[in-house]
Amino acid sequence: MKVFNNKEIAELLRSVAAAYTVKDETKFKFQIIAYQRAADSVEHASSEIKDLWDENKLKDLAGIGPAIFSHLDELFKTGKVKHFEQTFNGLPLSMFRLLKVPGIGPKTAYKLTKILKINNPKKSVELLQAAGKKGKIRVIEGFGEESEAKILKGIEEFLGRKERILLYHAQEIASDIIDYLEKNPFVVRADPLGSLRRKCSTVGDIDISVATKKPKEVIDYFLKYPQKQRVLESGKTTAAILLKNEHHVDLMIQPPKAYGALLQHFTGSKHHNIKLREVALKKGLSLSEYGMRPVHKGEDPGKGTEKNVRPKGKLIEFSSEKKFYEKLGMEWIPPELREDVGEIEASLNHKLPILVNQKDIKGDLHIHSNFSIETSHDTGMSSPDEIIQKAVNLGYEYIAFTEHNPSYNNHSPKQIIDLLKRRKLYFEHLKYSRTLKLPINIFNSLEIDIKPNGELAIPVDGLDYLDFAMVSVHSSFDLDKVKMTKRILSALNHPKVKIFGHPTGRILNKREGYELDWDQIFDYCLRNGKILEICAWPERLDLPDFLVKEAVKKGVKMVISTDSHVVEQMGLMSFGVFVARRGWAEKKDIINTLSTKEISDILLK
DNA sequence: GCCGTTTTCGGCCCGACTGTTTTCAGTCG
Repeated sequence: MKVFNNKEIAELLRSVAAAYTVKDETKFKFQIIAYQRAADSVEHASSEIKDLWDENKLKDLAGIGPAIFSHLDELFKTGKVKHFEQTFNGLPLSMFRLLKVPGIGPKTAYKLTKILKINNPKKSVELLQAAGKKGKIRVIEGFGEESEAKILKGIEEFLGRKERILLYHAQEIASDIIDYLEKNPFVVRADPLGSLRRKCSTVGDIDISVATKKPKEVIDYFLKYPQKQRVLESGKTTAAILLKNEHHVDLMIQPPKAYGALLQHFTGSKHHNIKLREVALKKGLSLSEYGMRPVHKGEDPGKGTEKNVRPKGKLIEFSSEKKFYEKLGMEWIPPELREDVGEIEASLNHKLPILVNQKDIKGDLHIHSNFSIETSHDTGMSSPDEIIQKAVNLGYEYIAFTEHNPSYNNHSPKQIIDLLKRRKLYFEHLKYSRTLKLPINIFNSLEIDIKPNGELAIPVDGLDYLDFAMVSVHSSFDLDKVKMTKRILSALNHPKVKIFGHPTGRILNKREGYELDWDQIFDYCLRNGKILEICAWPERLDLPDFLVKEAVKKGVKMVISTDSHVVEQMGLMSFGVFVARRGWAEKKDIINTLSTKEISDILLK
């Protein structure tokens, strides 16, 4: 029987919500919201829903109540859900794929598939596109030329589905736009917000906010941005453009005296804002990007007021986010935490973590120099001396050199040992000659491949010529969870092996990464003092934030390192710090915040 | 259909923009 992953289950639940939306909007109003929330919850879950179900923990997941639980139970037992099939009954299956097209929602999808007789679910988007090109959409009642054009644009965007932007790249794009905006005399302040400010590893749209007393002038100016391809929308306080590189930029504007609420609103996340508004409502306050208004429960909203027409008091404005949160009896929450994963409760109870900071970092333990060790994969480009100088400039106390192991297919065990001996002598010499003059300590480490069977890619005796070793996977990524977990644990088993490098093997936008039994890995690391790497390389950012959070919860220690192959890349440490912060890591959770002596006690014992 | 430091019943976030309508529905974040 088919095994459903979280994405597929979320999609199924969203289809049910869409079906309810089409069938009877008022009767199903709250079921729709419940199914959408359940879908969100499933999509954001840190473990596979199927595993939670196996372990009898599915009922604990937020948004899953008795009804949806029993439907999912049926899904896992039989592969289908009777109630869902009844719900879909009478609706064209072709409509559901159309929902992925931006601008098309349930009602539009239903109407279009029905009237245009689109009956092939797998080709529905293409069929709709063909119909639109022949002008068949504009003649449908409720549609016109412009909506037809908008749908065609949406389809183009869907079919050419651009991948999410790496945080590193998104920051560059945003900073160019902010530089441009700040040249306008009416712009008091401009900030990157949204997932960019929350430092998500990848970013969908670029969100920018501006404080100004002249919104119209600023929007006009924004719409003339030289890298603009076309204007997507333009209003009194918001605007959106598409850049020539196909990226989407949203702008939101407020006067300086109300800018705090705007920052808060536009930073999100959506889930954080929803939870925050629920909390606020219980305190009698209604939140928006303009500020807060008192609302009084129990007052008759008057007849004929279906929704959100409760009488509200005078608007309270906030110049800063800090004041905004304080009004709710909360501490200011670092943007990296704003995902509705417990930060609102922690803030209310004044128990927010004191997150690790860039300035806490005292060294980099994953650097590839150009020292030749006849390795099979990418060697560094910078010399050990250049690297040492850069580390001193960064204010580090220590670094570790971690070239890849010598290729094991092209060398005999003895040859590998000889290379390691020679390398040890070289670094011993470097340690004594350089560190006498420079305030820095050097560790002689190595990044060793873990072979598919769990053996190290150097003879075990070779470990004697290292201060400590880090291990990582660079081949056979397709082993199943059980085999891969065994492989890793076997490699970590050597006393000299201290660090597990880029633990999931993911490459953002390119490779998913392999699956591991994280409970086992965490337990093993905790019991044996092994360290998990948070690789700051912008395409890796691995461990991912949600696993960092699990590790923190369990007390497993981590190290943030850059995996640099050129000295410039040593400056990318901040991207690893962002991941650590998103995972709620404090200074105590990250070993390279320790002094040389303290970290030596961990790594050299 | 879910959920509970005001509730096991009675609530459920908030507002922007667009296109098409002539007062609003649909979609988005």
